[in-house]
Amino acid sequence: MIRDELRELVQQALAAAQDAGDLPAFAAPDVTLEHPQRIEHGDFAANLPLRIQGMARMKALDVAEALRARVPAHPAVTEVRVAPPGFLNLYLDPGWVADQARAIAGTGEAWPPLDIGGGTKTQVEYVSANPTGPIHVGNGRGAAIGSTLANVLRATGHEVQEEYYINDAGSQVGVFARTLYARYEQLFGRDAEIPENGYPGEYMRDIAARIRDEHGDGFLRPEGEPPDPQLGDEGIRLMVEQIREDLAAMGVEYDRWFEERSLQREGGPYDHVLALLREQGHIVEREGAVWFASSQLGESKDNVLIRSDGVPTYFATDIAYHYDKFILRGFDRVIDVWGADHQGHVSRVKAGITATGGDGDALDVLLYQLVTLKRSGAVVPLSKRAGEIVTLREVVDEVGRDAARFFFLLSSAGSAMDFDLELAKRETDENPVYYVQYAHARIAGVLRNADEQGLSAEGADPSLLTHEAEQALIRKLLLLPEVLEEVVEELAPHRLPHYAQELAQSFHVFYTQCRVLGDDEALSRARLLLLEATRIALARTLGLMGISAPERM
RNA sequence: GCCCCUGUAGCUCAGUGGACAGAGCAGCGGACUUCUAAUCCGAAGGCCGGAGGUUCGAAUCCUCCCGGGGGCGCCA
Repeated sequence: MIRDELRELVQQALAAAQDAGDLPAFAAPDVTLEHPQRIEHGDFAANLPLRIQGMARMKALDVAEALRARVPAHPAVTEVRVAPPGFLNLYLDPGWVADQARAIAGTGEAWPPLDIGGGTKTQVEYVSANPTGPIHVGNGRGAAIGSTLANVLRATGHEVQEEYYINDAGSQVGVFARTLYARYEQLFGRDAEIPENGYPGEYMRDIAARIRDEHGDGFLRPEGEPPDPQLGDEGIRLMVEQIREDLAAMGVEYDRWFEERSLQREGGPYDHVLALLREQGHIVEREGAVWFASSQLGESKDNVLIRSDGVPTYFATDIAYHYDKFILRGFDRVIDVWGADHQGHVSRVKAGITATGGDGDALDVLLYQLVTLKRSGAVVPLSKRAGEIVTLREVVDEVGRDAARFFFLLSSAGSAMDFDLELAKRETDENPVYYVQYAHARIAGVLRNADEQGLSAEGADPSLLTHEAEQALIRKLLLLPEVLEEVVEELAPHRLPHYAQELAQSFHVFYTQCRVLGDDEALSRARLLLLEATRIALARTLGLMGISAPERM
C-alpha cells in the first residue's frame, strides 16, 4: 500500500543523509507516517525530524531539511515540504491519485489485495454462550466483533476458522436438565417446581412443550425420581439449534461447533492435560480439591481444576480446550472474544497453555465490555435467571440485522455501550447504517442509468478526475487498506464502521458537486470509473462487517 | 483492599505521543425544474473527570485523587 512505499522513501532519505554526512550516524527509530488533520499539511507527514533531533544534536528543522533534500523521486509524490516545528510533509500527485481509480476498478472485488497474515492458521472463537438459554444482547456484540474480525483476517491473508464452544458439560447443564424436567412434568399436570437457582424463563416451557410434542410422555418417570439424562441432552440440542438460528439471523455462520463434552472422553484432551500437568509438577491437592499450582508460574493465585465433589471446573476443561486448539489442531494463533466479566480468566488460561506445551502469547483474548440494555432509558436486566430477558433475536427482529451489526461494531470493544431499544427502533431513518447503504444504492442507481444510456467506464481517462471532491473521494478509497491493517494489528473492528461513514460522506459530497451523467461524455466515463471504484470499496467494507450493500433503497 | 476496563460537545461515541481536539444524533439557519433530499451547505456547541510530573510537544505516557463498569482459590 502507498503508505508503506512512502515510509520506505523517508527511510531511504535518512540512510542517504547519514551516508553523505548531512546527518550524524546513529540508530534511528522506524519511520512512521500519519495523515495530518489539515489538508495544507499534505497527505502524509513524518515526525521523524522531531523524534531524532536529540540524537542528531541538530535543530528539528535542519534535520527535516537534510531529509527533504534526499527523498528519492516517486511517481505518487509531487512535493515534499518542511514545516515547523519540524515535520516532513508529503503531497500526493493529483494525476497519480486520479489513476488509482483505474487501479481499483481494474482489480475489482478483490481490492484491496493484502497479505498481512501470510497464511497464518488462525482461529477466532466467539460468543460461546452457555446453551442453557437463548443468547442475549451482550452476546450480539461478541458476535458482531468476532465475525467481523474473522472476515477481515480472512481478507488479509490469514487462514481462518470460526468456532463456537458449547459449554455442555458443566454443572449448569444439570440445573438446566432439572429445570426442563420440572417444566415437562408440569405439562402433564404434575405439581413440580423448578429447582433453586434454576432457569425460570419462559423459553424453558417452550422447550419442554417441543419435547412433549415430539416424544409425548416418553421422558416421564415415576414421581420423585430424577430425570432421564437424555432429556437434558435433548434440551441442550434444541437450545443450541435455536442459538444457531438466532446467530444466523445476524449473519453469523461458524465453521465448527465444538462440544465441551468431547474433551472429556476417556483418554481425551482433558485426561491428557491433567496427566501432563501432574508430570510437570503443576498439580497440588488441597482441601479435597485438585489445584493448578499457577502461583508458581507467576499467577496471583492457584486455581481449582477438580472440585472436592469430583467435578472438573470450567477452567480445567478450558485448558484442555486450548490444548486441543494449539497442540492437537495446530493453530498458529487463536483469538478468543470474551465478555469483560471473563477478564480474570485470561492470564490463567495463558498460563495453562504454556504449562501444557503451548505458547500462551499465541492466544489473544479480545475482551469487550458488556452491553447495558435499556428500554426508554431504564436498565433492563440481562440475566438468564431473571424472568424477563431480552434476546438477541428480539433486537435483530426489531431493528434489523444490518443496523444491529453496525450498532454493535461502532464502539471500541473496551468501552461499555448502551443499547436503548426504543432509540434503536426509532432510528429507522437516522441510523448511520442507512447513510452508508444509501451511498451504495445511489451508485448502483447511476450505474443502472448509465447502462440504459449505453454509457460505461470503458476507455475512461482518469486524468479528468481533477475536481476537489473527486480527489478527496479517491484519497478516501486509498485509506481502506490502512484501515484493514489497523483492524488486524489492533484487533479493532470498530474502525470499519467509522471508515464506512467517512467514505460514504466523501461520496455524497462528490455526488452533490459532480454530475456523473452529463453533456461531456469523456468526463462521464471518467466519473463512472470512479463510481465503480467507490462501489467496490463500499461493498467490501459493508461485506466485511456482514452488512448488506443494497442496489436500491 | 488488590487487578482490569472506562471518564472527550446536550446524547452516543471516535481520536491513545504531534501541528488550531473530531463524527453521528438532538437543536438552530439555509439548499430539491438537475443521475435517489435516507442527501448537501452553514453557524453554534469542549478547563478532553481533577491535580502534579515526563517530553521540543500530552486527550494520549507516569504518579496520586474522584466517578462509572467488571473481576478477585472449588460459577461459567
